[in-house]
Parts: sequence; C-alpha cells; structure tokens
Amino acid sequence: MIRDQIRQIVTDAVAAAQGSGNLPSIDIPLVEIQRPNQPEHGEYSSNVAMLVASAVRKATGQKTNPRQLAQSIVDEIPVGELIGSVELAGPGFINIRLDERWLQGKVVEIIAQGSAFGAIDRGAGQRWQVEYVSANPTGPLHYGGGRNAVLGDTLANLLEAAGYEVQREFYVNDSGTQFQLFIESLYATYLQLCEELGGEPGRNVEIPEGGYQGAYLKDYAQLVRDMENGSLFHMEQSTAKDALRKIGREIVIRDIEEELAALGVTFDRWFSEKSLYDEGLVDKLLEQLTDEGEIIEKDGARWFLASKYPGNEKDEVVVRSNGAPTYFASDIAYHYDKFVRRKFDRVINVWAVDHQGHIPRMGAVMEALGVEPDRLVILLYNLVKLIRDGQEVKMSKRSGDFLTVREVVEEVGPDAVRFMLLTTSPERSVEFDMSLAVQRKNENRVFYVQYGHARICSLIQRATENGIVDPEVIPDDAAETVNLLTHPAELTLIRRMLEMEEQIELAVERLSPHNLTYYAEDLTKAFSAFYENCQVLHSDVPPALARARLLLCLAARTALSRVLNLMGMSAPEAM
RNA sequence: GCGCCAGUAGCUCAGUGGAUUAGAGCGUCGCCCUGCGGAGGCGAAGGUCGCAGGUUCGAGUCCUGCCUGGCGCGCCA
Repeated sequence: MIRDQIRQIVTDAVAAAQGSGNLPSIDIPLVEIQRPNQPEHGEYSSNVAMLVASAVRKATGQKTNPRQLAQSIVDEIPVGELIGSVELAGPGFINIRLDERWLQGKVVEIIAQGSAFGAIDRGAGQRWQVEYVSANPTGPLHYGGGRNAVLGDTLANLLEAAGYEVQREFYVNDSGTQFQLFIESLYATYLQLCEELGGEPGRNVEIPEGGYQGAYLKDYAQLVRDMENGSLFHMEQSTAKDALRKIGREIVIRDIEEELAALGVTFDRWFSEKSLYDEGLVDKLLEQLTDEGEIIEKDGARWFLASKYPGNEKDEVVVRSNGAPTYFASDIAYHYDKFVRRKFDRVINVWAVDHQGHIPRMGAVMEALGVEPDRLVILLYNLVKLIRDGQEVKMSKRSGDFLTVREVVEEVGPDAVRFMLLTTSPERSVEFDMSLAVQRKNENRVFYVQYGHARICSLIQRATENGIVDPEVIPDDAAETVNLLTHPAELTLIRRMLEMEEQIELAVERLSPHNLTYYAEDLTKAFSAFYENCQVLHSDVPPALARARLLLCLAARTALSRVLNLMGMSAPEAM
C-alpha cells in the first residue's frame, strides 16, 4: 500500500537522521502518516518531528525546535520515483507530494488490475465469518432487517477485498418458541383455508395467544396446500405439525432468501439451530460446562454463571424449570461450533442495538469455552425509522402489519436502498424517507455515482466505435501515453482512485462499511470535474492526448465499478 | 437507578489511532451550454462541533461531571 511505502521511507529517513546525529536518538513510536485535509499540503503528511520534540522534552526536559528536527528528516527523504516533493510546513509537519510521473503510470496498473483493483492482503491466510440477518424464520423480513443485511453483506465484500477468506452465514432459529408459535399459527391458518376451500368443518384451531397473524400466513398456507394437496388436513394434529415444521421452514426460508436476493444479499450457509439439538451438541456442552462448574442448578432451572466474568452482573438461565432450553443454550453450542469445530479466526455477528445486553454474556461464554474473546466481534447497528409522506411508518410485527424488505426494495429499488442504509454509521439511528428516495432522485447520491459510471461507459463506447480505443487491450505505448495526463483535474482523479486501498483498509479496520459511500461520491466528483474540464473526443484534442484521457476513463470506470460492486450495487452502462 | 449509543451548517449526515484554515449532499444565492449524457461543473453564504470543567505546545477527537434523545437491564429472542 502506498501509505505503507511512505511510512517506510519516512521511518528510514528518521533512522538516517538519527544515524548522522542530526536527530536525537530517542525511541519513537510507529511513524504516523496522515492524509492532510488541505490538498495544498500534499497527499500525505507526518507529524513525527513534533512527536520527537515532545519525547525529547519528556525525557530530558530540553526544548527542541520541531521545525529544525523536521528539516533534518526532510533532508533524508529521497525524492525520486515515488515521492515528487517534500516540504516542511507549519509547526513541523512534513508534507509529501507524490511524483507526477509515478501517478500517471498508475493509470495503466489500475486498468490491468480490473475488478481486483484496490485489493489488499491484510487478511491473507485468515478465515473469518460474518453472520448477519439471522432473523426468526417466522415470516417475511421486517424492514429493519434490511440494514442488517446491507451492513453484513457489504462488510463481507470488504473483507474479501482485504484478503480474508469469508464465510457468510444466516443462523436459522428453527427450534425456539417463536418458531413453534409460527408453526402453530400456520397450522391454524392452513386449516381455515382448507375449510374455506370446501374441506370438512369442525377443525376449529385458533391462532395461539401471541401467535402470528399477518396476511402472508395465508399465502404460506396456500403454498403448504400446493405442496401437500391438503393431506395435512386429515392428519392427527401433532403429526400434521411435525410435517409442517419441515414444510413451513422450507417455505419461510425460501421467502426470506428471495427477499434478500432482491437486495443482492446472499449466504454461503443457512445454519440450523435445530441441528445443534438433533446432534446432541447442546446437551453435550451443557454437561461439559456443568462438570466444569460453569453451570449450576438453582430454583429448578439451570444457570450459566456469567457473573464470574468481567462485564457481567447476572447469571443466565440455559434450561428453564420446565425443562425447555433457552436460546442461550443453543447459542453456546453454536459458538462452540464456530470457534472450536470450524475454527474461524474471527467471527463478526451483526446485531441490532436491542441485543446489546447479550454482548457481555457472549464474552463470558467465550471465556468459559476457553476461546480468546477477541475472536468474536459484534457489529451493533441502530434501528431504522421509516418515513413516508412526512410520517413515520409504524410497524408491528405481531399483528403482521409491517413493511417488508421486499416491499421497500420494490418501491425504492435495491441500489438506492443499499446506498441509503449504508451512508449512516451503524451506531446511529437512521431515518429513511421513502418518498424522497423515489421522487427526488438528485437527493439520492447513488444516482450521482451511477450516472458518473454511465457517462464514462458512453464515452468509451463512442471511442470504441470510432476505433480510437479498444477497451479490452492495453496498448503497447500506454506507459508513455499516460504521461500526457498533466491537467490538475486528471491528476486529482488519479489521486482519488489511488485511495481505494486505504479506504478498504479503513472500512475493515473500523467495521464501517459506510465510509465507502463517501469515497464513492468523492471519486465520482473527481471524475465529473475531469469530465467537465478535459475534453476527450473533440477535434481540438490532439489524438495522443485523447488516447491518454481514454486510458484514464478506462481506469476510472474500473475504480467506480469496483466501489459500486463492493457496496453491492450495479454499475450501469446506461441509465 | 445502572449500563451502552447518539447530540457537528436550515435539513440529512461524514470526520473521533489529537495536529497545518472542521467537510459533503440537499436547500438558498450567484456564475458556466457554437463541447463527449446539465441526473453535470465552478463559486458564495451558512457552524460557541449539546453544556461545563480538565489533560496537552495543540481537543469535534482523550478524561470527569451534567443536559437531551434512543436502546438495554426476563426462566423473551
């Protein structure tokens, strides 16, 4: 990465300055390389001289002049291939500018890298898992689940770009009370439907207290009938429900899968909670933890002694006094499976804020299982408030009266939904104004980015038709041709594109996919400015320069489509 | 009551490994079409970074206290 190269050069310069006695030989922490706010300050800067000055003062009490120290470092920085110029500024900043020739040469490299542009090897050899959405399989996805899906999916994309081997997983809660209620509700709805369609009367089964009664249940019941030809109607209740557990699960999972696919979100694995019980892993672990004194019996229930561990105040029930395990019991087994069996180096669980209380308990579980707690990371995100026509869209899952991910995607479009949900940092709650998202397209920045991409494509298309460029082939003289790119707008665009690696690293480091949307805008802005200022296909433009600019366009298309793809959005050639 | 998160321009939000003049979009007000897609470009106005202290040569960023809002503190998930 460029930043790392710069860091190395500055670090070497510091050592050289110390070696020649111009810089006090004092231990310095890792040299920091920043991105200055002002473009006049160059692409990179370092405050290392100020840090040295303060370290000297702390160690010896002597005052030194940071500008003087900085100068001694500047003197040792080789200007040449990568670095165009170095200057001393302000109280002792070292401002670094990249070499123009070097920048120009990068255009060809970007084109050559294609869809892999920006990839870094930060995660080489590491297997990470991202577990996201994991909504209860009891109906279509509630709108809020959309944010979870977008965050998890984009984060997984970013991790892959950063070199990690990533597994995307959806945990299916197909064994808890909620799923049971769903099955009961589906059964009742199914019977009603059969009666309406001319079945025998007298099978009055009500939707249970606290059950599900959304309109979708009727659709599901119809699907059950299609699959079973009404045979469940005559079965004995418990047999019918057993069968329904399987069919109902299949129907609801397929429904959720389709909704997510419409958002561009997919999974490598749908992990069944029930399977943890079926294979006896839950029991096995409860026994093991009991033997180890982590679980005790009290008041007829079995408790995991979470309070032994930091951050936890209370113990947690794993088996109720009625003998039924809580979700927490299977969670222990599930995470055992993730870390001990499947050996993921790290797992990121994407959770809504209302699950925050669960975090310390999971930390305790990790400790009890003897797994390094840092290997489990929770990405917590805040809720989404949906606004339509200036009013909050109220949603209640219980009554079934809620907007689904599918409906929102249909109304707004998948790219716009993703972009809007991605612009806000996860810990903040977000107001999603649907009316605005569809009507005022210029307020939705995703169109700006996609429009930029479409413009590039149209330009390249014309150039291809005129035989000026072949987008599939990098010409032999490309390296010399790009040296004609000296206009400030051209160089700014190249600089922006070269931020890609750092942006990916930053987003991965902070688990902040939203940074990407801002980068995408900046990148597009740089292209638009170039587009306005530098003609490409115009008789006044010398042919060589035109070809150079077309190469720049090819690189820009590469960069822009890469960002869009990372965010899970389409990069349209026309719109 | 305790805990977690948020409070930055009229609005929606970036920026929080401390650092050179706090940014963007929208909105407002100016410019720019005898040029490749104007869904564009250039510029201006607009901010006591919730409040009060503290640490530091330097704080939107770190520490403490407070205010406001959201969420959490179940034998629910």
